Amino acid sequence: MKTDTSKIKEIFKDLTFSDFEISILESVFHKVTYKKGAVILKANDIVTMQYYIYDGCLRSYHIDAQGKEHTVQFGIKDWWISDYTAFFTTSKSIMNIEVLKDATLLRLSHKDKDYLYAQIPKIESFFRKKLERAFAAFQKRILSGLSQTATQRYINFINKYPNIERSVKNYHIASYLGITTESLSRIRKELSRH
Amino acid sequence: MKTDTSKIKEIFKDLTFSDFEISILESVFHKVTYKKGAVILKANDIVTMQYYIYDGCLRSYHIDAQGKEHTVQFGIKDWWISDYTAFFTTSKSIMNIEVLKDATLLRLSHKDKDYLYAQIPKIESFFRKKLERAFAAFQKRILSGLSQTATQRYINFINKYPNIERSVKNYHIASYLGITTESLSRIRKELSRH
DNA sequence: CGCGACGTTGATTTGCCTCAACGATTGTGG
DNA sequence: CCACAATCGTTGAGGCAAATCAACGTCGCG
Repeated sequence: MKTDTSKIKEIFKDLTFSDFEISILESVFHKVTYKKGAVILKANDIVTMQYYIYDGCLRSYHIDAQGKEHTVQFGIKDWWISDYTAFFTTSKSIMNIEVLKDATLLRLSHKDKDYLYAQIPKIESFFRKKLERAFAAFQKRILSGLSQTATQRYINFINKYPNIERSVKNYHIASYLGITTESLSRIRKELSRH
Repeated sequence: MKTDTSKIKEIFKDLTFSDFEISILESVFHKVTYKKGAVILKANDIVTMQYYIYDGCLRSYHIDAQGKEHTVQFGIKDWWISDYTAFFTTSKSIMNIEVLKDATLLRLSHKDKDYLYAQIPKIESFFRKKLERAFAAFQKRILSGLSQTATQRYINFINKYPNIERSVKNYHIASYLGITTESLSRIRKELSRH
């Protein structure tokens, strides 16, 4: 199934392509749709795909030795999601990826990505820049974990993801912030009475 | 000052270059040496350089609103160090970089890096792969902050940096782990009596 | 409607912080 | 090379933020 050109253009909205390049891009991106609750990646799977989120909401999370979930990333429209750590080395996932709100994704395989890099060099620059920004965001998150209280991190979260309403449960947010649902509940209560 | 060819080859040890490419590389890398205690980057500086650590030990750290230091990265031989978040956008640093043990560095400017990307495309792949690995390391660190106790994180640290002996003070390690020096001291005491 | 999933509240515990004091180690000048 | 100061590390007492455990509302969906 070929992916329609308009969606491809939306992914790379700052770049322009020749017809030939467009045809290459159409051949490697595959549109897939998932319902809420679907798990598109499980721990221990070999990670061969990354996903562009055309619409919907997802999260990636790790389950630790005690069985506790830790959300690493939420993904909304125009973001990319995968277990990048495993994707970069085509190795086994330590993450799970779950659909929180019905999603339309454009799938890209590791192999096709290398092929794209070779065929369309500006794609490599594009992804490098994406990665640079994601890296910076991770650094910010590490610093925030080191220097801020749970309340401050929650306020930051609300500001960073202002529109993640219905689809995200409180315990998803708690597992992203590194606290329990009970603590998050108390933080919300405290904040609500100014 | 031209940087000697052998050091260049050490940086890119998996790649081979033509004489022409070598001459380009020599023209953009600059060797610099610093003494222990030197601060090579201060918060609010515009970040235009990144550094390959040929020898020595450094750390990058952020000072938060309360004046507390948070170590983001230690750098030893064959690592790269900078405030990447700022370097990627040539903007103001939020980090400080300090020399912990006399260091020999190879400096590369943001501008020259773009020039390298254009002149020697495989350099872009090289740095992309470096970045992918650093990204994965950051993700691991976020997970470790979310799921592990200070004691577990300390044990991980010891395993990850087994040879950071003399140059790194306990309070550097504490600020990397996100705990106080007192807590680290107690953790060490606890671990020492098996 | 009723059940299961989700969120809240309370009581208690725990890990780490803060503040304070005191050893140990390092570096430096006489 | 020693003496002393400064820096660094350790220990103790007390406090606080968040975890744990447990119980109880509430909401949404089959």
